[in-house]
Formats: sequence, structure tokens, C-alpha cells
Amino acid sequence: MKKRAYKEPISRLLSIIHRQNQKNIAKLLQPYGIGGGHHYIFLINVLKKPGINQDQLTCELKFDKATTARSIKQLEELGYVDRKIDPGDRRSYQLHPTEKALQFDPTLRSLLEQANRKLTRGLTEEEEVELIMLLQKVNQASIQEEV
Amino acid sequence: MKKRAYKEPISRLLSIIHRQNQKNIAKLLQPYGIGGGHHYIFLINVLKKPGINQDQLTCELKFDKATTARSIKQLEELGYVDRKIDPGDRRSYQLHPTEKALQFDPTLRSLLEQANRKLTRGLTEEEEVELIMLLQKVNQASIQEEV
DNA sequence: CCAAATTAGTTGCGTACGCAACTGGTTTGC
DNA sequence: GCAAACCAGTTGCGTACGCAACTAATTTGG
Repeated sequence: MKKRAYKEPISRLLSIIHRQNQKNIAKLLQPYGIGGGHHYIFLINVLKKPGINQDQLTCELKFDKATTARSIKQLEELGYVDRKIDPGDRRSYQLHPTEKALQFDPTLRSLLEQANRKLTRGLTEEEEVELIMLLQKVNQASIQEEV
Repeated sequence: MKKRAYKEPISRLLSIIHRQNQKNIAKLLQPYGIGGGHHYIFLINVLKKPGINQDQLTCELKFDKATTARSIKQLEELGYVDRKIDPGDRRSYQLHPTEKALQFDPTLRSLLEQANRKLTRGLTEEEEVELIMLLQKVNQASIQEEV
């Protein structure tokens, strides 16, 4: 009989690593006004999928819709995101990156890569790929489960 | 030349998975008064290392010391943790689990295992072990870095 | 042996974010 | 064709948590 593995610590590790990483990212992005919280995730997604609406962001990133609303509001005030009422459904907004956001995109990517390098500094290239794969699997499974 | 892997998403995955997991745990622990936030992590550590002080908890779990103070205060008010002034250094407190905490321990472990199973439902046993190993490596590296 | 520096813990403040209740537009079903 | 159900987004509220400034105890160095 195999020794029973003590498996509790995943959530603890996730928590520790996530908080550390958030602090790193916050420090890097602070000069651009999107330091605290997860604003950068919303911005990245608007850059990736221009025209997306808040509800789609909420579902995809698994935030609360109130959080999405407030984050987008900030990004709009900071001049990174443009909101137009969707003519096909006047309840929702089409979100587009502004010129400022498009110009910021390469910098943003490079800063996030920098944070990522810090995060994965203890891993080999193969281990990093493996980790991404495993995390994606975990995430996939949590989406299935909702059905 | 290998195709350049796009590596940004680790932090996004971490964020999504961590928040989902926190919500799950919060729901499971709510009946016991330690639903929100990371109180359970502090309680687990006091159970594991009776006599530990707040500073050691802060370092180990990489929270801010203010967060530790407030979390321990709640755990004390809820009757899970007992604080005695360390006779050897009257600035610090020795933290001990109460009888209530000791009795709650098995339940707590089983609830956390339940949350963990939900988290890793999409992984095989081997993948789960691999994931833990990789996360530990990431965490180790971030400790090194502080030097 | 005492003033200065350090350390454990607390408190004030600002921001983040989830839940619940709400507004106003859209779809459904009778 | 209109009331009911539903949906995108907002706002109020409560809790969490990091940073900075603070208190009180301890250590250090002259």
C-alpha cells in the first residue's frame, strides 16, 4: 500500500504564490496607473478581443460582474478603454482599446513577461510548460464542473 | 527555430484558479465562522506549530503582519486560538490552538481535502503530485530571491 | 547603563472585490 | 402587444489585506 500523500497544500501554495505575484505585477504597473488588483487582466483581454462586453469578460475571467464594472470604469477613466453602447443590444457596451492602450500593449506584455520570469525563475523551460499545461487542465475542469 | 511559446498566462491562470478555490473554501468553512479570506491558513499553521508567534506566521505565509494580526484576532475571538505573552520576549505572543480548534482539526482537514479534490478533479494522481512539486519549486525560488 | 536602533504587534487608511439589491433594456409567452 | 421573466450593467455594503505610521519591549554600542 502506497504511503498516503498529504495533499492539502495546493491551495496554500496557490495562495502564497498568487499574492506574491500580484504584488510584483502591481509594482511594475503602478507607474501606468493600473497597479492595484487585476485591472491588467481586463486590459489584456480587451486588447485581445476588441469589442468584447463586460459580461463576457466576467464569465471568462471568473470575476464578479461588479468587479468587472469597476475595473472597466477605471480603465476608461485612465484612458485605456473606450465604451460604446452596442447598437444591437443597448444594455451592453462594446469595449475597445484606445490608441493609448494600443501603444502601451508592447510595454504591458514585456512587463508581464518580466513578472512571469520572476515567477518561474526556479523552473526549467520544460517544467514551466508542464506547469502551464497542468494549470490549464485545472481551470478547464472547473469550467466543466459548472454544468 | 522553435516556435516562441507565449508564456504570459501563468499569472492569469493562477489568479482565476486561486479565486475560484478561495470561494469554494469560503463556502465550506462559513458555518464555522472562518469563511472569508485566509483565516484557515493561519489556523492550520497554529495547529501544526503550536507556540508559533505572529511574526513567524507572517514570514512563512508571506502575508503582511497587519493581516496576520487581524486574522489571529478573529481566530481568538472565535475561540480557536489562545494567545499567551511569551515570557522570554514580552513583545510577542505564543499562539496555541484551543480545545475547540483541536476538535475541529479533523473536520477542517477533511473540508480542505474536499476543496482540494474539487480543485484537482481534472488531474490524474501523477499530475497532481507533479503540480504540487512544481508549485513548491516556484515557491522555493521566490524565497531564494529575497536574499 | 542609558540612548539609539531594532523588533513584535496594532491601528488608520486606501483599494479591491464578492454578494445582493437595483435600473433600464430585451425576450418570451399568453 | 403587453406583462413577466430575463439580462447587462451599476451601486451599497461588508470584509479582506497591503502600506505606513505608531506603541511598547528588547538589543546594541559607546
